[in-house]
Amino acid sequence: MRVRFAPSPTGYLHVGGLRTALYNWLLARQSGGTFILRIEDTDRTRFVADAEEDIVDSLEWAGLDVDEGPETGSYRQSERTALYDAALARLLEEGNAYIAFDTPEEIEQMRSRLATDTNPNPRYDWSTRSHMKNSLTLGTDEVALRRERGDPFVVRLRVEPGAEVLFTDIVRGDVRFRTDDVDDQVLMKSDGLPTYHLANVVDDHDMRISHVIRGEEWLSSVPKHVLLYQALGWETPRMAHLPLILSPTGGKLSKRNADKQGIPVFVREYREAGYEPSALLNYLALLGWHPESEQEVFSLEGLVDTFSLDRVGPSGVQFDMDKLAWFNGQHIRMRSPEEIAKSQMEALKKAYGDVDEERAVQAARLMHERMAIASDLVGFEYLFKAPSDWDEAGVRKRWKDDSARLVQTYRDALMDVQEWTAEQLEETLRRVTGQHDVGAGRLIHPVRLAVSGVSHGPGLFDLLVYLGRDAVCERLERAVNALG
RNA sequence: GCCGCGUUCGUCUAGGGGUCCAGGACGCCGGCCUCUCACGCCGGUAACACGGGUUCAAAUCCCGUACGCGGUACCA
Repeated sequence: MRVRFAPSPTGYLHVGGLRTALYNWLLARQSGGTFILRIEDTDRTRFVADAEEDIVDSLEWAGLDVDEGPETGSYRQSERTALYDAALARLLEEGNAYIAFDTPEEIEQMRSRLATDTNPNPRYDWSTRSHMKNSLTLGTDEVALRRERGDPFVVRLRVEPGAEVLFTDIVRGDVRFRTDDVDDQVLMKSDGLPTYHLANVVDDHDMRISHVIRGEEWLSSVPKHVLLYQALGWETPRMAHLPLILSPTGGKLSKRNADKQGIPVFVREYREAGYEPSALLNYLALLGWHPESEQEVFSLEGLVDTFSLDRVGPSGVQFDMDKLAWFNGQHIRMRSPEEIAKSQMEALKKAYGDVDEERAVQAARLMHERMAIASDLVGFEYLFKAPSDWDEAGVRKRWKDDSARLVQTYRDALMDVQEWTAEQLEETLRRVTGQHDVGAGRLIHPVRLAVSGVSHGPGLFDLLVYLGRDAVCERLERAVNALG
C-alpha cells in the first residue's frame, strides 16, 4: 500500500489536513506500506513561504513520520514540471487536450453573455468551446502564429458529452457522473505550471500511489481525474473521500468560521496551547471513523492496529472542543508526571524564572488528575510562588472568625513536627482541631486558602509536604496578618 | 441554477429487515467517594428528517420531498 498526504503550502497545516494525514499514515503503517508527503505548490499566487516548514514540523509533532517526501527526493510539484510537460504533450498529441488562448476577461464575458436563470454559471465545456479562441476553433495557422507570437495560453482537457464516468469510492460506494456535466478543465495554466488536477494524476501514477485518501471536497473532480487516467492509459488508484470536518454551527471549518467558535484550525495552535498530540490524533481518528468495539481511548499504536477504511462514515462531522478536551484529559493521565513536567519546563522558566526540574515533576505529580492540558501546570501559580492575594469568594466562605487563631496555632505546632510527612501533618492538624473542639474541615480549608490563595486543589497535606516547612509557615503567617 | 454527496440523542457514533419502546461516548443534570477541586464510579436526560412504497415485519430496502454540505476558478 502506497499512500500520500498532499497538502498545498498555501497556509499552515489545518486540523482537517492532519486527520487526512493520519488516516493515510495509519493505513501505511498497518499494512507495512509507504507514507508519502507531497507538496502541491503549483499555485504561485497563494504560496506561503513558511507553510511547508509548518506542515513538516506539525506532522513530526504529531508523530506521523514520513517515508518519502521533500527530505528524501523530488516531492515538490514545482520540481517535477518535466513530468507534467510530457503528459501534456501526449494529451495534446492524442487529441485529449487542446490549447486555449482566451484571456480571463474573455471567459468572463462568455459567462455573462451566456448566463441565464437556469444556468447562471456557464462552463467552458463542450457546449461553449466552439465560441472560444482555442485550437479546436482557430485553425492550425492561427494557432501556430499565436504561439510564435508568444500569446499566453492554457491547455484544457477535452471532455466529450454523452458518456458516463463511474467509479467506486471506498467510503461512498458507486458514484457516477455524466461527462455532459464535466467542464474542459484547465490542465496547464498560462504560467506554464500544471493545475492540481493534472499534477495530481501524473504524480499519483508516477509515485505508484495505490490509494488516494483525501477530503470530500475532491469528490466532484474525480471524473476529470478518471478521464485523465483513461486518456493516459494508466490505472486509476483506489479512492476514499473522507467526510468534511464542519464547524459546530455547520459549514466548513474555515479559519474565520472556527475563530468565531473559539476553535483553533491550525495544528500549530494545538501544539502551542499544550495539547497532547496523541489526544488530538485520537479525537481526530474518531471524527468520522468508529472501531468495531466501543473503545474510545486509543494510543497511536492502538489506532494502527484497529483502524480500517470501511468503518469510515460518509457524513460531515462537527468539531467539538469539549470532546477533544476530554480526550486530552484521558491522554494526559496516561503520561507520566516526568514527561508532563519536562514538556513544560520552558514555559515554567518563562513564568517563574529558574524552576528546578525535579520540583516541576513533583508539581506535576500533585496536579496530574487536575490538569485538562499540560500547560495548566504553569497556571497553578501557588506551586511556584506565594499567593499575592486570596480569592475573595473563598475567603468569604472559608475564613471564619476563629480561622486566624486556629491557623496560628497550627503554624506553631508545625514547628515541632518531627518528620515533614502527610501523615504527621494531618495528625498534627487533627490534634489542633480536637483541642479546640471543631471539625477538621474548620482548619483544613483556611489553611489551604492561606497557602494557595484558592479554595480548591490537591489534598491539603500533600500540598503542604510539597511546599515544605519554611514556605508553609511563611505563607500561613502572611495570611493570618492579611486576613485577620 | 446545475452536478455530486449526505441525513440515528445538542455533538461524535453503534446498528444494515424481526434480538431496537434503539446501544456507547462527550456535554448537561443528579448521586457516591471526600478536607476542597479534580479524577473515578453509579444513575438520569435526549435521536431513527418528512411522505409514500416493498414486506407478515423497516432505523435498516426502494422512490420522492425537505434540509445540510461540497463542487461549479488559469485555487488547492
